[in-house]
Amino acid sequence: MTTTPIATTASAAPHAAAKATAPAADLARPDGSPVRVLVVDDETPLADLLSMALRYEGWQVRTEGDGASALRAARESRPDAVVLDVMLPDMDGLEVLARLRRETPDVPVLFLTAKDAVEDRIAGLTAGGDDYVTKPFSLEEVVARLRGLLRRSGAAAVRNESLLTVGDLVLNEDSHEVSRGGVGIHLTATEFELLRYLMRNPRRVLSKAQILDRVWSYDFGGQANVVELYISYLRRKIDVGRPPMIHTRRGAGYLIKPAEAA
Amino acid sequence: MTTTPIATTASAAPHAAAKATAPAADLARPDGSPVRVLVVDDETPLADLLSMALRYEGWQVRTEGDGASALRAARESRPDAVVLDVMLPDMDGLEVLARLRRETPDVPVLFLTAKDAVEDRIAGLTAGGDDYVTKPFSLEEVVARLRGLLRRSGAAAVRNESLLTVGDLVLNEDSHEVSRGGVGIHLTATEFELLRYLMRNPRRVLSKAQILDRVWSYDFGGQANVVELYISYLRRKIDVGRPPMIHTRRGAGYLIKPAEAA
DNA sequence: GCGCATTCTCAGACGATTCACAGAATCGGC
DNA sequence: GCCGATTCTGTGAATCGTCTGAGAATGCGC
Repeated sequence: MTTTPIATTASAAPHAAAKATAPAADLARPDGSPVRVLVVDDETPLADLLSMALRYEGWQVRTEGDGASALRAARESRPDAVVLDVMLPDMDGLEVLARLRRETPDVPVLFLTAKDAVEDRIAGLTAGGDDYVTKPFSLEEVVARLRGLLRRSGAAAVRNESLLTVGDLVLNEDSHEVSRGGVGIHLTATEFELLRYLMRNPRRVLSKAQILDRVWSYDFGGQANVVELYISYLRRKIDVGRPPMIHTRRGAGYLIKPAEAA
Repeated sequence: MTTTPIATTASAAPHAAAKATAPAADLARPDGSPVRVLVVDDETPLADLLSMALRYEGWQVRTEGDGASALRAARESRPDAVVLDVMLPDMDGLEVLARLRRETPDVPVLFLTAKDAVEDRIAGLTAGGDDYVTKPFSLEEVVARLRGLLRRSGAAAVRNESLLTVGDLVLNEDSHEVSRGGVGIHLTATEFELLRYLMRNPRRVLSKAQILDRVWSYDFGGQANVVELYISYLRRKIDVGRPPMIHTRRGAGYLIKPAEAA
């Protein structure tokens, strides 16, 4: 089976192209062991994509393809969080949730759901501390949500605040507020995710392909230069008229760092 | 086809145009044994070129020419990293990836791909921390990427930060930044790779042929004096107005070393 | 259902980079 | 000190990568 249903333009960078990111692992269980995540999805390519991305966060991932196995797995391995597709072959996602709750009452769940199905069914989930993401999602988003869940559940040691800071630029993941030098900046959803990704990897060159893979949803099939475009947008809002923080590494990608004193 | 289940550390640095670099081996597995790399490519000359270069890094290399054998090899020898040509005779590169993932979920993969094929096929690959390089590539680039993957995967003991230092000259592989005496220096992509190669082999004479083989892509057909030209560029940016670090060994090549006190 | 916000494509402009060529400078041997 | 070989570097042209404006398409809130 193929791992990637994706079709995308990646960057056309001759020399440097992609460079992987930091193995974050800045979330860990209280005893220091890696966070355990259970991914439940019957679409193999998607499950693979997710598990790759989550492993890359330094988490321990186990995947299951249906509700029954998921429940068994949860019982056995006691995950710190669950990623659960609401559409499963054998049973309904909410059904799984209910049973899960009976087994492991405190584990936070991140639901994956089709966009139109959100309506009445998923509402109320967030009240219980759970969260959801609509397909097609971006990996940045899934990871961010999962981090949020883990942080709030207390399962993971809170090494990580929801504030990202690079120089005088501050991004609040909870409120989605961004400011530079104390002055608020309005960003669109995409701009926000792009900036978050950059700020989570300060002083590290991120290739256009990486950015695309991470910030855009997995089914994005467009031109790679959206990345250039959004970098351009961000610069207008963040760097305009002050020492720049977003830098281009020609042929390699982009990086963000505190503005130079000079 | 080409199946070289050999395993060797390079030791001797032969003559001329070959790669006679340092037997680096500064990356090793946690238990101290050499890093194991699986190269999967059906183009024999390319596979040979790669395996020579990687062996010379002190790594243990095994090469396979098709997907099926590659999977078998991966299962048997449990490599620490895989170099995978996306175009294979029997099966698609992504197919191989997916199966590989199921066998050995955590092994990082470096993809080799034609430049124009990058577009829609490679997407999603960098998401899991994997990386890719477009053909024609330079050996320096492949090795650097592979190092990056190994370093981040944790398979290799982290003896090696992404910082290269020679005297007061510092090169950061993550941010692609270079500075001498604390002052930032802007380098182009080619200059950067050349300097990286020099700095990885301090106090060692590197011939123009070696440099060409290593820093320029394998299909470069131009004049050999590009090397002189780029050395000249580097000197202007690095050595100008201070004790020189880049030295010419007439008739032999170039070397870099900390500036003399005198 | 209307209008504003957002996302994205396309294509031209611009600047940076790479490289060939050729003459100038330097070195080493005699 | 002279000569040939080697290395250095200025010039310029072609190419490549990035940036950005204009506007079409889509989505979202009211």
